[in-house]
Amino acid sequence: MPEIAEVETVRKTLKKQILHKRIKEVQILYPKIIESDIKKFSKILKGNQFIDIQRRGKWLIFELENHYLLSHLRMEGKFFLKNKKDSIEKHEHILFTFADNTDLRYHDTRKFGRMNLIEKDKLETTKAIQKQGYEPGEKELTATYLLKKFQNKNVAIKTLLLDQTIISGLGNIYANEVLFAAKINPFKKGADITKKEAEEIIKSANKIIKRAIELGGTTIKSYTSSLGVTGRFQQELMVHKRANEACKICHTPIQNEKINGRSTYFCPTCQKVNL
DNA sequence: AGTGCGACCCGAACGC
DNA sequence: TGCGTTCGGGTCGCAC
Repeated sequence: MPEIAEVETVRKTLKKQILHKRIKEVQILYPKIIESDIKKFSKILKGNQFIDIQRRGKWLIFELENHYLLSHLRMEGKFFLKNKKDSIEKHEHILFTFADNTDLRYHDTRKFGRMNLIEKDKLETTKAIQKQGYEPGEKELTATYLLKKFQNKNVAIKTLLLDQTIISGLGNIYANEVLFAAKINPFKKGADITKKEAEEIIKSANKIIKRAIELGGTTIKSYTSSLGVTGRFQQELMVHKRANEACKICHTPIQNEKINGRSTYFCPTCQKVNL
């Protein structure tokens, strides 16, 4: 399940391997992945080359000569480097073949990921990119900024952390972990978050994302064959997927409840409701 | 406008 | 054992 840390690792890894190689062939095996004009997709990519790879939130931004290829991995999307002659596996949906007969293959078990090819000058006006909030680690992500976004919000803070227009890059796992680290009850309404709590959220998010990126960097060894993106960060999870297990701090059983349809894990003792 | 929820997918985990 | 059912994950778009 690639979250921002995994996306960043993919960006760095691919950047070392695919830049400036001429694309000679594009195969689209599952067209629904592509949101932009399907006919233009192959046409524009053929003969083109990737000249840089950037990232905004969980979006990968592949820079081409006159276009950007936006790619969102959602839950299960992965990129693999293979040889053109390797047989096509079950969940490989989009294949880019380079002039040297290597392939960049997009693999997605759940078929949830999306790609979007846009003209270069459209990047800033593309909704998905434009609406991203500040990321953990960016200096613009301040308590004042958060408080303003949380103002008058009668919604659980857990839900607000998942809102990419406020903080860009937190998924369900990290939202659970951030709230545990900040000792805030996930049901607490946005409007009731104090400045001190907002500061804790930022501090925790920065720390957790930084750590996850570090671990992501060391676990994804090979992008050529291995599917093993297990991520060592899993071992550091304090609450996520730990329902009924003892809290690592106070030994209270971790609770699992749904907030806005999303599985939410928290320690009822460490994250007491205090309004 | 703000909010909630179903749809999109399918492998894994669960229930019988 | 084998079947059917439920769940989860991020985002969009629709309904209220």
